[in-house]
Amino acid sequence: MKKRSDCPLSFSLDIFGDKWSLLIIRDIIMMGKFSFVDFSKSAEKIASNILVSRLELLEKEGIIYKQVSPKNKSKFIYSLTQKGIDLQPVLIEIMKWGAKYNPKTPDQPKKVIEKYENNETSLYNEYLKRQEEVLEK
Amino acid sequence: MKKRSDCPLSFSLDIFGDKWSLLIIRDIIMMGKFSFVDFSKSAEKIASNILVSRLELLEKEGIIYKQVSPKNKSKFIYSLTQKGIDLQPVLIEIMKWGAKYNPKTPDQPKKVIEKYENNETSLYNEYLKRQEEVLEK
DNA sequence: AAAAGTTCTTGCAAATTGCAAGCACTAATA
DNA sequence: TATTAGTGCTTGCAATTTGCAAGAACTTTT
Repeated sequence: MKKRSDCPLSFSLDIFGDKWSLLIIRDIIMMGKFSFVDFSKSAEKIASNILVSRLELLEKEGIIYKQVSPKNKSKFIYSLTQKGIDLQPVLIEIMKWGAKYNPKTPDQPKKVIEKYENNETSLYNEYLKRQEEVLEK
Repeated sequence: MKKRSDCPLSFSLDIFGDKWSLLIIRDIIMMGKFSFVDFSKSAEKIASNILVSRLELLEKEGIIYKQVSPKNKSKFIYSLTQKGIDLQPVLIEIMKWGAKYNPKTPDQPKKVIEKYENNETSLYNEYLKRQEEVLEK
């Protein structure tokens, strides 16, 4: 991977500075999605080859990791590492900006942001709960 | 511009989800850069045709605007709108993540982040001061 | 045995990026 | 005044990435 500079912004954008990577992180941490097919079904309709390449990159960078599903051996469960979980504040700030400047923002994401701001919800704890369910036998 | 979904994250990434746009915002708000040549000289070495296309996009989206320099009529001064200034928290969160996970992060950006976190500095006020200077006769 | 689900691959066209050179104009300098 | 330097932007072209469609290899379900 070619690094353009030592600036922490540039460093980060070299990894997830594209239109898709953060959507995958969002799917995992806020949408209860854990598998390839789940990601494919998101509203933004990512192509399968691009999804593969992004999952590979995110795994290589230590942001996600995959395990065989205990319930279905032909299925992988993609989870977040600490490095991935630490992207949560990034997601939130980007969403706040988007919600502020897109008049057509639906109510649901607005409420999620609001709850998060008021510490009424821990996205991380809810993510952990869902992940445990998915990884049960 | 094609919008992939109403998700505020997707909305934002449709605009600045690339490797360059946020670097330009950073140059304006944190690096005291205001002109085409300034941006060209940044460490990441953006190509001039890409710089043109990004400046056009950011202007079209109402994130930046340009004015003729009072000191040099062959020069444009690029400034941030409120919409652009509101990207500051996004920049900071991305930089925090990058600084945390890049062991080679220089001390200078670390200190900027730290100061910002402790409310010792207002990037915005300092930006305004620099911009006023640049726009003086 | 057949059908459906899951991850991933392949082929190909379109779009974007990256690089190098140069253009048109203005400002500063000799 | 003539020359040089600075500034924003354009152009041409090769390389890379993206987007779309189809399907392969495998597992699970019916």
